[in-house]
Amino acid sequence: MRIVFMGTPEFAVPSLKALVGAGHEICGVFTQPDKPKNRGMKLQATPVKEYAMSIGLPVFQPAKVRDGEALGILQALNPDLIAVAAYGKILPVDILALPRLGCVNVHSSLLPKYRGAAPINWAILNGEDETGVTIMYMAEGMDTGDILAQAKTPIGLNENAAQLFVRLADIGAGLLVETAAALEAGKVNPVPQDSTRASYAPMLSKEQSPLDWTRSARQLHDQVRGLYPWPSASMVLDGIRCKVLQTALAGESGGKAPGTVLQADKKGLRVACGDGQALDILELQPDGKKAMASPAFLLGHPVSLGTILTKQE
RNA sequence: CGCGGGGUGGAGCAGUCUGGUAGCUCAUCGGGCUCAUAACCCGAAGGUCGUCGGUUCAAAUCCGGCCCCCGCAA
Repeated sequence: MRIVFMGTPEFAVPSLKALVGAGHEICGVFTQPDKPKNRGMKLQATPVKEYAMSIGLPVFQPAKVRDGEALGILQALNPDLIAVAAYGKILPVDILALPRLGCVNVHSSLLPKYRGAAPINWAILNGEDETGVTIMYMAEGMDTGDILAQAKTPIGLNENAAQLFVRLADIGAGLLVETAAALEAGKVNPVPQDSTRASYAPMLSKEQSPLDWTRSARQLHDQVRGLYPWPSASMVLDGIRCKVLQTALAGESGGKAPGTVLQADKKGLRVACGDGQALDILELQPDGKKAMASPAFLLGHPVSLGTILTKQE
């Protein structure tokens, strides 16, 4: 059938690929306008745009979707379905009402939990051991539409947000294709969300980065995993600000004060946390440097045992 | 021209300001100690100091061009 796809970041690409692979006619791809990003402020195309262009799909990048222009384009394209995955814009009602089979969204959480911008990260930050993907009809509210399909997946104890992103993007892509087929066949069973059980996953911020050693080892570990790769957890070692990229739970801390460096040698870097447990810091990245294993960092920046680390900034 | 850090044996760093023998910690290899060891001791190998050019008796170091990596901001 004729589908308009809307999406922006890497997460959305597998969904678009899957729809193409399933033989649907993608009559248009909407994505955010190119924006100046990165060092040098160079204009950068979105991952969805890059993929869409590479296989010759028509790409649209309206700055606004509420001024009628986008509506006009969509009327001309006349899709049966609009499929959205992390597009980054709120669609107005007139667009939602346009396609014959409606507008569906791929959302990377088990709705109604974790509505909003960063559901994958927040699931890890909160120490969840399970999350998933939801395909739902789009409604006016943020991620409030009726649920069409859901798939669960366990979160590994050492899985970070980037790894979970990849898995959920693939799961979401598969589920989207199944749901599209069900819609086409008229075999869907929309279930309203129980809004009383809703929770929100707001955009991440750099302010969440600094590690506070009075928190539990598990909370710190979740912080490191959940904020990876951006904005990343951070700490200051030997006066140098570092991103903390990978950690592991390390058992008892021997009653040392939170933040105490228990080990800092070629075997690793271990720090006492607030709950009597310790955390191993496996990989970090100093400002201006590439990511490195912590023993490598210590060779050039020795840290004495017993040093007390504190929450920085 | 958004702001800034950096490229020195395999790894992480010092040395650059104040040009003049290539340094530290670790890894590697050989030997020793030991019941044994990832521990310890002794020794060795390994670097055209990102690249091109300039200044100089002499450049990792000073000057200029270029390439590459990264942080911030967006």
